[in-house]
Amino acid sequence: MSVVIPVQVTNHLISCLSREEQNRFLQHCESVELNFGDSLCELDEPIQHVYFPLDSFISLVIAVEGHQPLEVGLIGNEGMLGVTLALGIADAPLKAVVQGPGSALRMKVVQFQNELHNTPCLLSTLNRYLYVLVTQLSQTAACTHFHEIEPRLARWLLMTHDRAHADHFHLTQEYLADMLGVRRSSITIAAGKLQQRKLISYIRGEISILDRKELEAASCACYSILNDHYTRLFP
Amino acid sequence: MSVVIPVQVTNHLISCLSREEQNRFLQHCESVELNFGDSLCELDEPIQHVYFPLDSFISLVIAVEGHQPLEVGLIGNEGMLGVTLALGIADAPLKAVVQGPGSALRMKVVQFQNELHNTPCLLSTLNRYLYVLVTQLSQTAACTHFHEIEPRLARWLLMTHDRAHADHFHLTQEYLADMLGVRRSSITIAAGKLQQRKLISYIRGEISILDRKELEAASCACYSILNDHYTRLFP
DNA sequence: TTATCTATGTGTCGTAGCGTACAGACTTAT
DNA sequence: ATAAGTCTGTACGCTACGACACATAGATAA
Repeated sequence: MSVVIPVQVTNHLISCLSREEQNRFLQHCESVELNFGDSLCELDEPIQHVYFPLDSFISLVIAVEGHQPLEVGLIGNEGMLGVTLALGIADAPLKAVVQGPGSALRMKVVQFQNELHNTPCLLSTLNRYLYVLVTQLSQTAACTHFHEIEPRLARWLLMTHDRAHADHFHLTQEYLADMLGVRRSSITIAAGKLQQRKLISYIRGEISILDRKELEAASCACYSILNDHYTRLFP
Repeated sequence: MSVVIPVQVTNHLISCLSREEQNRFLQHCESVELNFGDSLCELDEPIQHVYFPLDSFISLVIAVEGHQPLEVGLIGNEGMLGVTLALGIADAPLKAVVQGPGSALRMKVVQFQNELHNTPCLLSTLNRYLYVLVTQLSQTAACTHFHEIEPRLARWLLMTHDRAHADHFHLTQEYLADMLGVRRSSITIAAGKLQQRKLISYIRGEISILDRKELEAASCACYSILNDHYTRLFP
């Protein structure tokens, strides 16, 4: 069913480095395929690898006793997993789970720590990304609290769309419910409305974005706010 | 009514520096009194000063169109305002408002940027604090979403208690409602219950903590989770 | 004193979203 | 083909919390 179009996707953070730095940096990366649901790091446990998604993407998830998990951040080829190593701290601040399967570059932590010293431009890039992370977390907190499920779902689909580099991806309602921290049947309703309005199609977890423009209109302003924050720091 | 006990409070981040570094650093600080409601920086606007609260404390606040402000972080003498300068970015990621009046040390941004280069230990301290900020924002996001008003209020009072260095402080219900992102009359109800249980007393904005231990029991686990994160990085 | 303002208590009503439960549709394994 | 598992649609009652409204009690000022 799903047609895989081989896209040449690059990671934006790595693209911020100079040609030479990129070449040296990439030599120490290995290319990996990430599978849906893979856990890449656990809260408060040492990070093993840093990941630079290409067409894959990763959820930052927080667990609260007695509740479903809740997504607080999303990492695609605009970012990386493990940026907190730039702060000199080895433990992961959040659990990270692969949400969109695909390819990524990864590097061992020790190697990455070396590169931090050897690649002048790297630290400033990571610092900017850390700043983006802070704004992302804050905005997500507010959005999760104030906004209703339907606009939040729309925003979430848009963010996924951007990072999947495809109009079509697989996500069950159960999974979406966890990401938004809501009940599964609330997703049925919200997704049903978006489908009625022909913004998406949704068949047993196979989601297609049909009308991106209208989906943006249906989403809360947080989508563009988050994007603006990013593009301001990574023009 | 309120008895001011002059406490010798120090700022923990500054205490992390060596004796010599502290002395040099403090020379470039000025002591200021912060007044309730003062806005110390605005979203996306250049930071003018960094602040190290002593017995004052500062709210990090996010504004969402069509809603009240929402507090996503709290800064007392365990932290500082303006730590994102350590990332090399001059603009504030969030609005900051004085929530507890009192004294603080502050430093001009240019001076602070100098100190970042001249004080080896400073950067690593700030990096750890940045890490704490990330965990704090994540946890707050989840707490705000999942937990009910009463435990959230209890948590919030505890955090304020810690930073106020006094059993008594002034906060109106209107203000509390903004911080928790709820309606004012919900605060009336939640605070009323805490008062019935003799955990606090609450008279026209004059709040006293009566039974701290029970208040901790009434609060959600987020309080101790946040504290644990901090003490792990700042033992 | 009287008036005004600020802060709090309360009450009513509407609704979004929760917990739960169950049935139907489709997929995969045996 | 049958069974078991997965994913989705739907429905019911319940609760927390929203919006709004109003009364009262202290505080402050004229």
